[in-house]
Amino acid sequence: MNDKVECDIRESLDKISSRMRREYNENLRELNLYVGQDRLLARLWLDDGITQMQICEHLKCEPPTVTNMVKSLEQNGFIYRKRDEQDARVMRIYLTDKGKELEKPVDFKWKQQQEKLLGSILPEERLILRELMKRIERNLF
Amino acid sequence: MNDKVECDIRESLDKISSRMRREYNENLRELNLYVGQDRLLARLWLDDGITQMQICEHLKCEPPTVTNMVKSLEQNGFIYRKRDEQDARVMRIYLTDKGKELEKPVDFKWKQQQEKLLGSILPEERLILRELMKRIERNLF
DNA sequence: AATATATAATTAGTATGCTAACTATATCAT
DNA sequence: ATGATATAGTTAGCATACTAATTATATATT
Repeated sequence: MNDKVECDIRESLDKISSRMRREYNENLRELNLYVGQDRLLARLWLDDGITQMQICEHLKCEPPTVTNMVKSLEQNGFIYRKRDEQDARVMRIYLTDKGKELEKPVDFKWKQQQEKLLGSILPEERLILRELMKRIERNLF
Repeated sequence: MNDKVECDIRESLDKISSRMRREYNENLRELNLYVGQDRLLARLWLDDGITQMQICEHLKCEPPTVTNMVKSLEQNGFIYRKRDEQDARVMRIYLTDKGKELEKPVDFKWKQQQEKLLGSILPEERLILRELMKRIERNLF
């Protein structure tokens, strides 16, 4: 595998993922959600009342990031925070009714986005992606 | 495909790509390069003297991002800027000797990183990745 | 029981990359 | 030729997510 092809693959993946991210983020803004907050909510729709540390693990991000996201979501009325009764260090995060109502529209936007993404990858990008997938399959499975 | 699995795939890809990115970025810092600057240099190693707009296109980023990267790389002595003689709006970016010397070590770090990445993807992540790849193949090829 | 260590969350400061608005130069239309 | 439009790049300010240091609480060690 020469450097030129490695470089193309890397750039092409960046291009695909940044386009995907940008379009979806625009959809989120229409719902008054910022980037990353949808994933926090998605986790709460599965496990309401989890702690901030658990959110860190699920979202693969650091504690300050969760602190900030939670602060913003609380100010917008999507969630509320409550200190754990057994362990006073722990904050538990719960959905408000407003937060619960977002589940359906966000889910809809995500599905819409996936469809757009599949349509928007160019033929030459598909070839590069297929080549990359072959390499990963060969090395990992 | 239910929501749970979609969510897992998305999170897993984020996890894999963020781990990959983090390790490689640490390698770059050892060479006094910041994130993104390696890709700008990689493009110059192919096409020395390209314009900032061309860099935007190759890197899929916006003009202000290039302005800032170029400013930083220039201050660190890896590149220099020269106004185009035909079109005075255009800035052309050239590698200094110091910039040219970085090609080999950066290339080496990248290959090292790729090897680490292949070893670091967990078995359950591989299954999720394989499932995702199947879905993409089914829809795109 | 007192001290040391570990954990959950926060605060402050920083890196990266974005959009909007601007400057300077070039090109097009009349 | 001149006024309108387009293009290259910069500046200012913002969004996201990071690291390091701090606070508060819990647990382990002696």
